[in-house]
Amino acid sequence: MIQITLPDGSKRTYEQEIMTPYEVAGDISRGLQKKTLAAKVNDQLVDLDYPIQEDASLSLITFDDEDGKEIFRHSSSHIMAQAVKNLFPGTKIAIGPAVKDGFYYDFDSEHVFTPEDLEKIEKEMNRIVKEDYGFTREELSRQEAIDLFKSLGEDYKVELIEDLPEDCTISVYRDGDFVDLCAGPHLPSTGHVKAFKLLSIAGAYWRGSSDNKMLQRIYGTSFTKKAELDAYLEMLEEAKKRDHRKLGQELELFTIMEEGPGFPFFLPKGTKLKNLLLEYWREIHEREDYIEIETPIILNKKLWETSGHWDHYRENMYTLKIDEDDFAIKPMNCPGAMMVYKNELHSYRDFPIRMAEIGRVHRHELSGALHGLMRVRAFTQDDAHIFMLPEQIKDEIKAVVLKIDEIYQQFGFTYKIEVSTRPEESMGADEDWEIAESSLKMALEELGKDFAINEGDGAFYGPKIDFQLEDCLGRTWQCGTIQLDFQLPQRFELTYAGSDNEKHRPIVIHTVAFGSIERFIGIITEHFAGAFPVWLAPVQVKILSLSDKHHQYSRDLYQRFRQAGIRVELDNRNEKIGYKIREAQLQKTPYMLIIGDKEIESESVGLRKRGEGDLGAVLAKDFEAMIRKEIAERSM
RNA sequence: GCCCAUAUAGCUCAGGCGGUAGAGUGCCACCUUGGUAAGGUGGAGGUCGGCGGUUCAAGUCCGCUUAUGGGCUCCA
Repeated sequence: MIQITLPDGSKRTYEQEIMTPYEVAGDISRGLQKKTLAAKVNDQLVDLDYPIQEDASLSLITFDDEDGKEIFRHSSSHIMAQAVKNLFPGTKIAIGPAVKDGFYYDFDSEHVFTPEDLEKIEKEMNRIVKEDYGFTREELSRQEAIDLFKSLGEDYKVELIEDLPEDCTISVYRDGDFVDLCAGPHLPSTGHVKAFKLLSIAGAYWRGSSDNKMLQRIYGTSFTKKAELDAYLEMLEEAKKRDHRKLGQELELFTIMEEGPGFPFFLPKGTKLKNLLLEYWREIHEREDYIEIETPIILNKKLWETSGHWDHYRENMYTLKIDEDDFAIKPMNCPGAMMVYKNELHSYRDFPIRMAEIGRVHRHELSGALHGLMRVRAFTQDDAHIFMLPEQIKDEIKAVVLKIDEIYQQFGFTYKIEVSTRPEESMGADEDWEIAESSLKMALEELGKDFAINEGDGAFYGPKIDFQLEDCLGRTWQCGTIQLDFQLPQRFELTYAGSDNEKHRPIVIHTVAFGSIERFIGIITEHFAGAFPVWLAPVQVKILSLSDKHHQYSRDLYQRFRQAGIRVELDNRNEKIGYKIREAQLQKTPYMLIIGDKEIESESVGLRKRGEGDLGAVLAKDFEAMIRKEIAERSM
């Protein structure tokens, strides 16, 4: 007799000696049995035919669960690998996990896969799905597993097995004539994978290391229903329309030319946007008691040796010679800020000193890493360095976290926080790193902020808190960051006079809120799909006249709004009103003012609002008051 | 930097087997003076990313190169 406890706490008892999750599902309902993909027995993920031999808790996994999706996609990747091996004999398979929204498999093949191959592979996958092969699990000893994959010529699998921990159960899954090393669980059979699509081919290093061979990775996604797949593909298409590179061109924000790879040109409207962001930023930072400085773009190599950049960051720096001396274009603003600090003597009474800089930095990013405004080789950091006493660390960090939070909330962003710890290539004493890492974590904990730990991903001079924002496709980008630094104060021999009249070493944190203004513009462009809130819109109002008779009044209005500080454009072209509206609409202009006889007569404007359409006539003075209020409040 | 793909008018794209380029849109001119997402006619615009090669002849085939896209690696 077996007693099964379900997630809702209800219990079911069975006479049999052995029950499988599949049988239990069927006992609950036929529908559930059909939907169930795998199960969790006593919190362990298992196949549906897993033999339950004693009382246990059981939860049934469907595609609606994250685990279910992962199992489904993982099985999909097996089917893809099977299809590839059938079509391209001799192909070696590496790894094929489920990822967010899909799966991939890495292959080592003489044959170079083309987009046309994807269709062939899909066809073969369809055949495998139709055959409805069962996935069967088999547990092997280490030696058996190695022998098996050696005999199949699967060198990568052999390498994986050899690296598995001693006490690990080694299992393989078979479906049809295909066998793969796999912990499982899997779908009961290939027939479940009703809807899938192969999306792209990419290179990927074996084990993610650029020292290893580059394999061919095929990405795909799969769903239980065709309609879900179609909806997903549709969503991808929609996301592409929000891509900041596309919108940046359509809205004339910026452009990147062959003459400047990674060095964006900001067009008039993009420059306006950038300046508006900085205006907002300065307002916040002045309120928070920051002072602002500006340090040189080019500084002597000696400074970079002092800062450690010459040793730790050289490959990312652009260097040049001036007369006989070596110089470097700054990749970071911190050394400049250190020099400003050293320009005068400081007392503990001065602290904290919050020193900000809108600094343009240049970094040699790998050509393949460039991506619109998101990853460039020249960008503007909204940098700040805070000099303080050890006992001020936590409060300062908390204040900075709250400041960044305030700024992100202004844009309606949700974000993720990561704490990155000491990387391999780094400088400084272990105990400094420990103190630094724990102060960051404690500050976040005291604020009740959730965060993930990113082991070994810190900067070479200290650990950091990173704020991650998402783009239109859900890819995350680091924007804000708070980095503790015990190194630079030492290297630059920063001091202050303490209450004991002795010299002491200050603590420094580096922090940015936008991170890179360029990247931030990319993020907000995608976030708002180009429809910026009024306070940020490069053009807030467009005046559209109906005909010649209305030009003079339109011009008067234009002048009036301009003088009121409203960003307004006038369209007195010889075109029909529908045409002018369409164009302003495509430019995502927040407000259009239609001007005809009616409006002139009543000193009003024919108001048309983005997203809402025609709102009828409004007195010009009322509209002006309304939009001025909206701008002043930075309404979303 | 690595793998794959792509590169034709300001923009979006056509150009089976090689025979010195086409559409829509935008731009300019004229007609039209029109009330909430594209009025009509005409015109100007192209070293087909760059360099080299094959050929009587290259946008088209080959090699190299630059940039872009998707990834890997790396990072704001």
